[in-house]
Amino acid sequence: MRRSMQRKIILDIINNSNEHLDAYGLYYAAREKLSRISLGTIYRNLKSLVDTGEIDVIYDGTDKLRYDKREDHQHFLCTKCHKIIDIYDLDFKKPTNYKDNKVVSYKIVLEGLCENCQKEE
Amino acid sequence: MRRSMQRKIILDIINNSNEHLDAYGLYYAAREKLSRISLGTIYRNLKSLVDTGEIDVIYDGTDKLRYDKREDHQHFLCTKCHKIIDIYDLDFKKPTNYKDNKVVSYKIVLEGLCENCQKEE
DNA sequence: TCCTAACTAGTAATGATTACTATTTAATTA
DNA sequence: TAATTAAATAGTAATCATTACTAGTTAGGA
Repeated sequence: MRRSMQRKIILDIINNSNEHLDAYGLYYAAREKLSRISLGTIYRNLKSLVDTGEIDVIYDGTDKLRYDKREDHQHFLCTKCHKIIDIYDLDFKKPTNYKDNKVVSYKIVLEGLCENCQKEE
Repeated sequence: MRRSMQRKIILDIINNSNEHLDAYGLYYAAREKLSRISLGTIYRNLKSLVDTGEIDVIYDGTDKLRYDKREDHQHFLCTKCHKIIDIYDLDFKKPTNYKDNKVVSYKIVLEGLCENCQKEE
């Protein structure tokens, strides 16, 4: 895999943001730095970055996937507005395996209503 | 919400299976019981069943969503073949809230290589 | 039995993602 | 530093999971 300017830009945006952007959000952010970047390039790089484990994907209950830096943290997902909040202080010990299946990583998502959506209820 | 034959069939298939089927899998399974059921009906009911919390959705890393009975359990996901295995003996205590966000439920996915995929490595 | 809002079948449309191809470029080698 | 080339990109077309639409059907109450 070669280090293209485009991949570096995409990875930098993800690593320096905590907005959990989707592909389009990344596309617009990337265009600020490289106006001719194409959407296909965004998707192609996101896929390979996920495959190599350099970034994470989050499913937020809509039809779009969202992307996140690879860092030891978990998420709170608001089931109403789909806001995602980072959680760094959750206590869970990763098992090394489950039965004969090897556990490499894990994801925990707490779901519920965020502060704002509770007020609106 | 009215109890249509179609919704009952879909819910029964999900509750009596541990295959974590996707929409098409459910469509084919449902057609065995009601040959004229339409794919749109499958999707419409899946959406409302998820909204009311009668079933769960799982994102397995492909572009299809998979559906699961609502039951207190977690999942192991093989990142290579996308097999999903149910886990009933994981120890995690749901917090009632995270900061000012109300936690209603949670999902834990252990990711790694299943028994078969380890052999093929 | 009648009524009607909710639901369905069948099909068309949407839109996120992937594929394709001519061109460009990162990185290696002379 | 220039030549080489496989990998990556831009731009566009295609795919396909999901959603929307509409005329007809039906669950459930009066």
